[in-house]
Amino acid sequence: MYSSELLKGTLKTIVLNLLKEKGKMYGYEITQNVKERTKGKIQITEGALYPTLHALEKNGEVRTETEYIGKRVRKYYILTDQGTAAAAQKVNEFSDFVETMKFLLNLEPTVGNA
Amino acid sequence: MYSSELLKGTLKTIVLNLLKEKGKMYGYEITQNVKERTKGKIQITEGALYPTLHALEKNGEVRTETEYIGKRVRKYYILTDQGTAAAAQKVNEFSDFVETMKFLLNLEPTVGNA
DNA sequence: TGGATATACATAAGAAAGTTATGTATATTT
DNA sequence: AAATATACATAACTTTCTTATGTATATCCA
Repeated sequence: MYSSELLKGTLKTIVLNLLKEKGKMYGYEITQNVKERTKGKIQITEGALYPTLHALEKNGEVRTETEYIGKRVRKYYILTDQGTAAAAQKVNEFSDFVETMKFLLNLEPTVGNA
Repeated sequence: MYSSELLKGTLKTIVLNLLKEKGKMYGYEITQNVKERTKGKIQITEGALYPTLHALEKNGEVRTETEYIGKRVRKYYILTDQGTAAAAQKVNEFSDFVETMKFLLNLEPTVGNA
């Protein structure tokens, strides 16, 4: 697990990108998927995720579809066109930020690095 | 300028690593150096930097040396041994986090996660 | 069969780590 | 001499998490 400070600001990026990849997902599924794919290194808490999803919906970046599994509700989130654009923008911004940080921290791969 | 959320959690990493590289630096110098080297993409505000420096000192990761330039004070920050270790640890954690994120966001051609 | 665990949603209180605003003082540039 | 730059510092506020709590259904397994 990373000192969770690092995660701040990347949650929307992660969520938007996952939705872009999977088409539609529900909240709990997102937490599990991220946990599995990162081998537990990144764990999205529900206290962080649900408010974020609601904010994305309010902002028009996702829309929802409700399904019932037996009596239990499941709320799927789907990217809008605006959300698709936001996903791409967020990922680009993250990549750019990482490049800048790597340069600043002298982490750029050096040729013939010792 | 990045949406500043991304920066959260990386400030200590940046500061410790700069000190490791330069030997000693004072606050204002850090803000200017980062601004120049990132071409303005990362701007450390004084409201964020000074409390961080004070916290690092309180935590024994840096010590200070005060100098006078004319009548104006200049407070240099120098890594302690503990701070040197912390710098390395922080950079490793950041690298690891970035690799995990790249994998999660499909930004890596191949996985290869050790 | 019932207790633990998992699935699935939601919100509220509190903490962390920034931004923005403000303050003080000296030094340099125009 | 006015504006800008250097150099420190702190306080109020905001954003974005964590932790805690709550509700309800479903499944595992001893």
